[in-house]
Amino acid sequence: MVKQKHKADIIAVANAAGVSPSTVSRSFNHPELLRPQTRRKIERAVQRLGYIRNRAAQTIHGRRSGTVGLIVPTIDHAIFAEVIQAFSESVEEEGFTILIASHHYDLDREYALLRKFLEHRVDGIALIGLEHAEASYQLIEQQEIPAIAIWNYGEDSRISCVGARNFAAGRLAADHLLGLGHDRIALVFPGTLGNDRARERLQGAEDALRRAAVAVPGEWRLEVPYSISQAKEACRALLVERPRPDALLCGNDIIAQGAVFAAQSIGVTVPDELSVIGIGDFKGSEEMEPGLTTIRIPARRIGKIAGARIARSITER
Amino acid sequence: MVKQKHKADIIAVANAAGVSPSTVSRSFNHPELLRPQTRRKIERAVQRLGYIRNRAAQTIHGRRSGTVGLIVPTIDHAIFAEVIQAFSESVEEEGFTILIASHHYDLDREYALLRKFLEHRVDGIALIGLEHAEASYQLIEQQEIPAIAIWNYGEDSRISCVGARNFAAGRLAADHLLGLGHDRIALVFPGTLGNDRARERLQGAEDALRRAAVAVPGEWRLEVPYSISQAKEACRALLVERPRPDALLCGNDIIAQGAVFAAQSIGVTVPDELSVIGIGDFKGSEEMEPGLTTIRIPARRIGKIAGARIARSITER
DNA sequence: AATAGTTTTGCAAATGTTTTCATTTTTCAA
DNA sequence: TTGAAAAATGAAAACATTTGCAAAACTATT
Repeated sequence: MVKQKHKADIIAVANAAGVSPSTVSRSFNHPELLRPQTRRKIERAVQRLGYIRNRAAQTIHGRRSGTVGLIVPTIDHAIFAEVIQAFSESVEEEGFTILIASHHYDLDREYALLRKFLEHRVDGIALIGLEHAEASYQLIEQQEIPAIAIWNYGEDSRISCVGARNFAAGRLAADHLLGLGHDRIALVFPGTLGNDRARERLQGAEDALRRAAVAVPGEWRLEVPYSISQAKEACRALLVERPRPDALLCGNDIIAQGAVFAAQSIGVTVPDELSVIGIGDFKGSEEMEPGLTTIRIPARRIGKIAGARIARSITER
Repeated sequence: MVKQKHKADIIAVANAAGVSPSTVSRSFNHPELLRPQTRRKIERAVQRLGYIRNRAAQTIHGRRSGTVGLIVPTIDHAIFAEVIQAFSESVEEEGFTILIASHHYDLDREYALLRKFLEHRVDGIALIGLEHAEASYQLIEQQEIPAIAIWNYGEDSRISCVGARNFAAGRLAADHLLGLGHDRIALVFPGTLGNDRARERLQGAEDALRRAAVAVPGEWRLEVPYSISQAKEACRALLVERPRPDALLCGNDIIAQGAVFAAQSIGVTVPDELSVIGIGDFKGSEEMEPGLTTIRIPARRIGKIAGARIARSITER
C-alpha cells in the first residue's frame, strides 16, 4: 500500500495487474467469473495501490447507491436516539449506509432535506411520523422511491409506516389515571405543530377525559418543549399553585421525568401525593426512583422493523 | 411536475428548454453566466420534468460529494446523541450532508466503516476519540482526507482533535471527592477496551487517588456498561455490602445516574450518606433530584466546533 | 492434432454530469 | 449599419465505472 500520486482508479489497477479494466470491475462484481489466478493478481494490485472503489461511478450506472436517507426532527432526545440506533443497525446489516439529517420540527426544511437526499440518489427514505408537507409526499410518489414512516401508525397512511397508535397511547394514559380515581388532571405536552405524534397523544387523552366528563382547566394545560429542565420548571410553577392537580399526564417521558423531579424538589411525594404518567418509555424511565409509570412504546423494535422493511423494499423492487 | 418515464436527466431538461446540456449545467453551477431569460426557460423545464440533479455524476467529476462521514461507537447514549446533533447541525450549515454509522466499540469494524465511507467519497471523516486501529490512521493519512477526532483531546494526536482532557477530568473528579474528605472511594467505570475516553478518565482518577495515598480495594472497582439499569444493579449490590464506600466515582453520567437511583432505592441518602460524582454531563444531570455532581464536558460546544473545523478544512484545501 | 465446446477476457459503448475552448449572439459606439 | 468587444451558448472531451458482445484462450473429445 504505497502512497500513490493521487489516482488509483480501476485503470491503474488494471495496468498494474496486467489485465483490462473490465476484468478488474468484474473481480468486484462477479468474482466467480474470473479464474482464481487472475483474481489474485488483481487483489495484489489493489493492495499495492491502495485502491478504493468509487461508488459514485457505480451509482451513475443505475446501480444502487447503497444509501438510505433518514430524516428526523432531532437526534438528541434519548427517545429518537434509540430508534435511530436500531434503525441504522438493521439497515447496515443489509449493507446500506445511512444519510441522516434533522429538521427541528420544520416540515419545509424536511422537504428541502428530502430533495437533497434525492440528489444523492439514496435508495430509500425514512421519515418520522405521518405529518409531512404535501410537496414531500408528492415528491416521494413521483420519484417512486421506497419510503417508510417511523414512529406513528396510521390506517390510511400514504406511505408504508411502522410505529404506535399514538391516539390510543394517549387514551391509555388518561384511562390509567382515571382508573386510579384521579379527576384533577393536568396535561403537560409539547407543542403540536409539525408533531403529529404529540398531537395524537393529546387528542387521545382529551378524548378519554371527555368521555369520563373530567374537565381540564386552561391553566392546567402546559405546553413545554422536550427538555427535562424546562418541563421541571413549568411543573414546579404549576404545583406550587392552589388548587393543584393530583395527577400529571405528560406527552412523553422526558417531560414526565422533569415533572417527577419538580415534585421531588418541592417535597411533593410521588406517587402518594401526585401521580405522574409519561408516554414513550425511553431507556431509563423504569430505573428512576420512583420508577416512572409510562405507556411503553418499543422504540428499538420499531426502528429495527422499519430498517428491515425499507431494506427489503429496496432490494426487492 | 409530471410523472416522467423514468429519466429526466440534464439532457431531457435541455431539450425541453431548447438549450444545450452545458447551459443547463451552468444554470445550476454558475447561474450568473446566463441571461435571465434563458435561466427562466430552464427553470420551467426543470419544474415541468421534476428533474433532480445527480450528485453522483458531479462527484465523478472531481467535484466534492458534499458529504461528511461520522463514525461513532453508538448513537443511543444521551451523551453521544448530543455531540452528534451539534456536529451535524454545524456541518449542515456549510451545506454538507452527513453519513453516519456506529461500530459498538469495535475498532476493526470502525476501520471497515471508514473504508465504506471512502468508497462513497466522503469529503471528510469524523471519529470519536483518539484510539483507532493503526490501519485506520494509515488509511486516513494515505488518502489525505480531512479528518477530525471528537471528544478526547491529546497533545500528540495524529489527527486534528477537539474535545476534553479526559485524564484531567478523571483527576478532577477524584480531587473533588478527596477535597470533601472521602477516603473510602469506589470506582464505577465502563470497560476500557476500545474506549480511550473511559480509560483516561480512570487513569486520571487513579493517579489522583495514588497521590493522596487512598487505596481502592479490588471489590470496589466495578466495571459496568453504559446503562442506567445495569449500573443501578451493580451499585446496589455494592452498597448493601459492609463495609461500604462513602463515595462513588463514576465513569460517566449515565452510570452516575444509575448509582444515585441505586442509593435511593435502598434508602441511602445522597449526598449525606454517600457522595456520587459523574463525568460527562449529559443533558439532564443537573435537573435530577438530588442534582448530580459532575465534571462538565460541553458536548454541544465540542460537536459544534468539530463540525465547523472539518467543514473549513474541506472547503479550504 | 484438429475440432467443438467452454470458460475467460477485452473492446467499446453507455451512464449523467462538468468544463475548456470555440463559436455564435448581443451590445454599443462610431 | 457596421465592426469591435463583450457576453452567452454549444460541442466535445473528460470523469470512473459497468456490461453486452465478440474474441481469445483453454479443455475435452475424437
